[in-house]
Amino acid sequence: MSDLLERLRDRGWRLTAQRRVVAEVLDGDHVHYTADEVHARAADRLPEIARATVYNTLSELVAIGEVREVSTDGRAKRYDPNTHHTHQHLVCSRCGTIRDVHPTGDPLAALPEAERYGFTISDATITYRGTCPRCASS
Amino acid sequence: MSDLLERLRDRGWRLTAQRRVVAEVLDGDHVHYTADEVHARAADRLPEIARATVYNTLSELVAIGEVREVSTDGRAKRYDPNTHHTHQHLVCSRCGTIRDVHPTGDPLAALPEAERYGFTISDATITYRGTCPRCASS
DNA sequence: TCCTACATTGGACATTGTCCAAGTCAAGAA
DNA sequence: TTCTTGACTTGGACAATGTCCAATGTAGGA
Repeated sequence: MSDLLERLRDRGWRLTAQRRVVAEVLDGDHVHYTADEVHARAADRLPEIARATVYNTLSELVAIGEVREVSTDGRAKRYDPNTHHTHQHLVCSRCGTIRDVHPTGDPLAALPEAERYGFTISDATITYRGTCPRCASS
Repeated sequence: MSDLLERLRDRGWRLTAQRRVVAEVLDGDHVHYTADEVHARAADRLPEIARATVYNTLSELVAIGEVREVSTDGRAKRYDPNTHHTHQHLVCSRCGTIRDVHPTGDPLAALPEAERYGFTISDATITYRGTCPRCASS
């Protein structure tokens, strides 16, 4: 994740303790925290960090493409730092668990020109929904 | 949409003026209102209808599969009454406009067994994002 | 070391959604 | 038709998530 910090520096960002901590929390694959979860984990290391700062930093990371926003349930948005390998999500309808998955093919290619209505399409996301093994057995 | 009212009656539902009005608002294709929009339109015909009633009715319609919930932006959920013809959504990132689209192929088939992690998958939704012609030219 | 533009803070506010006790009414029974 | 009753609606309080802003703090260049 020091890569990220460097990329931020390259963009002229000031490297504050708060931004560093948020970046550290988001380090790793298969991370899909809500803003509040990011805040709680950041506060473990930097207790006085403000909620607004976490929201600001997350928005900035999304704006520059380092993190993706994922809305799986209409509740809190989740933040997905794994933007380097394209992937889709598999969500348990019961407990909300999220897994990264890699379907074959390109969903963009599946949309005929006649179905594009003049849009310039930049992105296609697939959300698979179902029941995870744990929820299924309880 | 009188079909819907009949189906509701068949399920033993009481047909109140409120439910009737909500069903009427949701009549038609390419309807993707938020709960508040449904409430506003319902209130045009039945001014004293309560927000809670609209939320209740929408939840019930979703529960029996007559309406789908769509979370395109992490803001308010939208309600999509077109559940008879499976379709996906194309969303303008700028203005939020939604169009129904029909990609080819079955996204479920694109997810290999090894990528299912023991989940029982019931559904796959695709969201295409881009810029609509109107927003592109302004 | 000092400046200053940018970042952070904390609290008020906005939006969306949920809950509940009290009142109302649809629809079957008589 | 009228009565009865349990399901439905109401309105307002509350919860969860997110945004905004004026005051304060500070990273990094001069």
